[in-house]
Amino acid sequence: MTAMPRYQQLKQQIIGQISRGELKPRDRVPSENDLVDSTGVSRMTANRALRELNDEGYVERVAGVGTFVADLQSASHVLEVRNIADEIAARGHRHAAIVIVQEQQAASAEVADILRIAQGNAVFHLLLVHRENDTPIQLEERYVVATFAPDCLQQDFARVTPSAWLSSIAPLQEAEHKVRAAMPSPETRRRLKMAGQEPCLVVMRRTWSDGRPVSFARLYHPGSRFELTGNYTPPGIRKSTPESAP
Amino acid sequence: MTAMPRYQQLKQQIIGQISRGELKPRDRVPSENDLVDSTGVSRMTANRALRELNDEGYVERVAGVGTFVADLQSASHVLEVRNIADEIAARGHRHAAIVIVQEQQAASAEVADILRIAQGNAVFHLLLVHRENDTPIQLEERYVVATFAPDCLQQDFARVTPSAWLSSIAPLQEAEHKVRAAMPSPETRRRLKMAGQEPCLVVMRRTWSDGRPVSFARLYHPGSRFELTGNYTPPGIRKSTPESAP
DNA sequence: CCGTTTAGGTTGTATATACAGGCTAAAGCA
DNA sequence: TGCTTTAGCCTGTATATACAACCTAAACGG
Repeated sequence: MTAMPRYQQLKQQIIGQISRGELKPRDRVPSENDLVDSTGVSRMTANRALRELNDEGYVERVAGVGTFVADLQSASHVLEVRNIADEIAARGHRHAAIVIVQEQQAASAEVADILRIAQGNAVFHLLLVHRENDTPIQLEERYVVATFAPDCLQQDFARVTPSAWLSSIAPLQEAEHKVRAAMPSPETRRRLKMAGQEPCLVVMRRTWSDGRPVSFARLYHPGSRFELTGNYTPPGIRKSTPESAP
Repeated sequence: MTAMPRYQQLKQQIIGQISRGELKPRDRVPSENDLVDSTGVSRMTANRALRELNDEGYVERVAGVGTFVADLQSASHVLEVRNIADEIAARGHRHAAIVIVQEQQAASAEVADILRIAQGNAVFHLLLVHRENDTPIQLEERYVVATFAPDCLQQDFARVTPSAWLSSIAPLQEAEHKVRAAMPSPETRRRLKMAGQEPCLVVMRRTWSDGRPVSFARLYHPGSRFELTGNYTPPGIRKSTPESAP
């Protein structure tokens, strides 16, 4: 633990204060010289910590003024992390989830690599189908680091989606996505009631908390029934109002 | 011009060498001490340049060994509006575009609706194939509002991509995206040299300037050769170290 | 000949120092 | 009072120096 370099320790300390709410958006963060005095590091070390936190979007720095906790980030990305239940509800439709698998496993080599844990460590494996008005719309295959969420097997994921449950446990700090098109396996095709040659849109999502991966999911969507949508607005511009797209 | 700090100049210099192919993936990048000798900066300044290039994924550094041009860069942020040529160049690969169609048309009902103009109004229709090291990677079908960019037919889109050209005309203010999986038409399949049952990842993008749609594009990618990736970070927090995902 | 040690290059971190430039608020002045 | 100046804090950059850790290849010894 002491192996972590000091600028990293500083970053973690400040991130922790933000995560725990001790520092709120727009709050002033200790200045470089404050950190020099309070922690004994040199100013260059404090500078690196704050500069990286700025690059990573945690704080905003203004020359001559100070460093402040960042607030409201704009960028609505296409791949915004959204709860499918909320999304369906927003369309005024009815959401239902059917749990197919909910069990503990030893992590396979692939899953261990993705979640950055040792092979064989305990993970929870979930498989569920989400329906929108009784039509299958998403097959969710998910792995959760067991130590992060020990009571996973007690949850009723037909009521609360894994995504919503995870964010209730700890603040979601990061999500990586990959999106690709692929032909589904016969089993996936069957579970999603897909037609013959229909392709799948596969979203792979890895979520992080406190700098460590906590969960990995593959989300399969029928190509004919699903679209990802999103808007992008460059920094410094207020959106005018894009509405319906093709 | 001299306003750019020296570590930035160093970064630009190295990025330029990568883009122009003078430095190829896995090539050795001048070490910190090399840069000290050749440019006269201090080692800490060289260190900052190389360290940031590493953070940004341009190079990989191995302690005790050296710094090398990164290969296999995972295609970055889907949704950030990026020029595919830059993205390919950033991977150290060679980009080429082949223009198939470049003509003026009367807007069809569908295109007129998307671009919010009257049916029959003039639009430019573009069709081109982008290649990464001679492998087709994207089929771009684009419609541009004629009044927005009257000299579209005079452009050489084999040299400057439509995306880059459009942003040079007026600042891009907004972009909407939709992503879906679909089976390509036989013609698209042929143009992208795709195998039998391979699906397509289709990105649809509508860009706005001054509150009006100016261009609409459908971007077809071979499912087996392309992945969209991106990171999402909730307000106030950002990436600590995501790397490779499945 | 082969295994071990060593020397040298490379990155990673940390510190002390210095100066430039931006911003704010207090001090000074009319 | 109201404007200007100034002092002081803050970030941004740049340099010189130092030590640790890592890796490779050459030198060495059996």
